[in-house]
Amino acid sequence: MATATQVELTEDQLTLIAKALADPRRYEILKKISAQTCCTPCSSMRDCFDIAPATLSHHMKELETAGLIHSEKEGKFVNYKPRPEVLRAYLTRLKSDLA
Amino acid sequence: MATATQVELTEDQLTLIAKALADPRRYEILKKISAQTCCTPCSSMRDCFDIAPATLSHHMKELETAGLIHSEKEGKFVNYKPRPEVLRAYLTRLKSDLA
DNA sequence: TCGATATTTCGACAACCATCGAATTGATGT
DNA sequence: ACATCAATTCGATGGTTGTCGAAATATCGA
Repeated sequence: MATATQVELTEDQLTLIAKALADPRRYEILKKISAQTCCTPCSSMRDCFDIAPATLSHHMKELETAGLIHSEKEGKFVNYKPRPEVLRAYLTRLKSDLA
Repeated sequence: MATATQVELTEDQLTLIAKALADPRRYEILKKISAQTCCTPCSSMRDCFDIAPATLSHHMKELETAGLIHSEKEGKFVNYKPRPEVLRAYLTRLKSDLA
């Protein structure tokens, strides 16, 4: 059975997530990763977003630090997966705090 | 019957809301306003948050510009009300974009 | 009108952040 | 070992933003 793990967010994480979502470019990146059913390679993002490698790397780190995505090295490449539990926890928290 | 008005968010509003939520102090302020069943006077916030008047005024403007609250002058005072439709629209949008 | 109080605006400052070029690290194939 | 390619780190730069003191604006009561 699918374990419906309830993720608990610290105050810091709450802020990190909000900040991660607050940059339009980062939002679009996360949107793309979330739309993918499987992993998203880093290089595929570079084609989409017309962005400098350094900038992309920076944004990916922010998203990962916030806990919104997970990265996995595959040889020379890096693949990204969304972490829906964390987003769900964020939505739940907003609803509970600000409903 | 309660009109379930569906609020549509522009890209700019989306960013404004995310930014508004990304500052911890502002988040706490909004939390307090949302918890209130009725209006929240500006002065009552000053007691709670140990904040300079100028800073508070700045944050309130940000929250209002984002559309998350509504302000009303009452003589010398200002009262604030949450705008749950806007928050709801934001949650809906996040869910639809990033689910 | 005058003084007190509530809130906003202005101006400044420091910290933060998005951006990118250049240099670096790390893996792959030859 | 070497060249190549993917991705990260470093360093710098310009723009944004949270903060607050001081001044301005607005309202009220005396």
